[in-house]
Amino acid sequence: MRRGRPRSFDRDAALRAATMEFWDRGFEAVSIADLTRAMGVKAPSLYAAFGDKKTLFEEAIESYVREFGGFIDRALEEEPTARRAVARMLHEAASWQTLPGYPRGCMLISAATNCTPQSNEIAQGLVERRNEGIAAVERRIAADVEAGILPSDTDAHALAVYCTVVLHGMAQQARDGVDRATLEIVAHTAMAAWPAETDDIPG
Amino acid sequence: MRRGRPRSFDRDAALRAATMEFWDRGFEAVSIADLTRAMGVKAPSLYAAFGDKKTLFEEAIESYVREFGGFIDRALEEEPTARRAVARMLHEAASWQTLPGYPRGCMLISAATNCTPQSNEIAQGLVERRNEGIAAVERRIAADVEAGILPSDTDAHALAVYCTVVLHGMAQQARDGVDRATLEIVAHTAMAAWPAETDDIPG
DNA sequence: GCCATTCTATAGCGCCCACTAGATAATGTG
DNA sequence: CACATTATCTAGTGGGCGCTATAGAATGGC
Repeated sequence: MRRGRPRSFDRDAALRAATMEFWDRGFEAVSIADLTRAMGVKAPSLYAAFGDKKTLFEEAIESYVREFGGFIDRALEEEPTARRAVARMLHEAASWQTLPGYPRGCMLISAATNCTPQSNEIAQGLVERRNEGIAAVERRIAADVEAGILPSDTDAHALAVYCTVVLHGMAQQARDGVDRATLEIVAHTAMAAWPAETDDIPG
Repeated sequence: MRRGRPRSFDRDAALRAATMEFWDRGFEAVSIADLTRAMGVKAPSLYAAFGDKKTLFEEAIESYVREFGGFIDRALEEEPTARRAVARMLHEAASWQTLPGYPRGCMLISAATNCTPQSNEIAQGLVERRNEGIAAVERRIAADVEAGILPSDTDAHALAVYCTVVLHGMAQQARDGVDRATLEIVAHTAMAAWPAETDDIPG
């Protein structure tokens, strides 16, 4: 058995509380005092359990991605075509970005936007995660082009960037107060820009 | 003539320098020390000329909107239809958001994202400016619906939000490093989602 | 020349930040 | 029981923040 005095708080619950704070206001705007209050844990216990503020934030990001960000990968994996995957992704984003009782928008986008030099690596990490998201969509699109489902002259990169633009723009609008129903219409509207699939062309 | 010792720096140039700082990193992440360095002005002169940090930021926003944000209103005023206005707006955004030698993206979107309570009013002011942008696009769309240029079942609000989603998403992608050419394609792609204009329907 | 006025420079204010030293409490092990 | 180990608490640390008191420098008015 583990020796010494046992931890008196639920580490997972505390991490979830920290994630909500960071999601809501971002890395720099949330102070250690805010975190100890929200997590119900005094500073020394926080540092003992999670390291420093950056490490805690990174763990919060992991937790966020597991719980709220998995829908993108699931859509890309489970749907039969890139088009259906993106359509599902955008519609599910409308829900996730306006969940009642949770912060609006996407933590990967808004949690490290205004950065002092000391948190540049945090911001850089999120940029890489976002760009990896684009790359995943781009690979899915390229696969459909290869398979003849999408026209051979499709610009996979630009189309993937377009999808990401809509996704990130929706997150911004969710933060600004747009409701879920409107975002659903936006998601539907956005799909009208998707190129005609080869099967759609008669003859 | 104005009495007393004359100011030894160019107030407009100093304001432009401050605007660049705020545009690049946002309200909270730019310290007074950063500003005095960038503006070439010591703190007491800065406070004498611009009031406090919030007031300076607000003036920087005004300056930014005058110099870099006017293209939206111009497009909405000068183009004959909402469609052409939005198309022009998105294409010009691709340029403005990737200007060489200037920060990427849009200051109105990214300059007050991560906020401590003391800058909530700053963030709220930007939210209102952004929502006013949506409203302006929506009015232009509604006018075209009224005029029979757009289908009568057009959801003017949702379409305006879609346009804003694309605009803001482009700004985010510009910050993440997407180049102007790709954003131009994105802008063009996005317009494919625009509803068919009534004139386009034969018969 | 001399004063009132206005700007500039040095130096530092109080406050909050992320973080921690040191004492104490609660456990497993013998 | 005593002891090693680990967590917790109080009470800070040094440092950067926005901002400013005070003294000195540069102007116009007389």
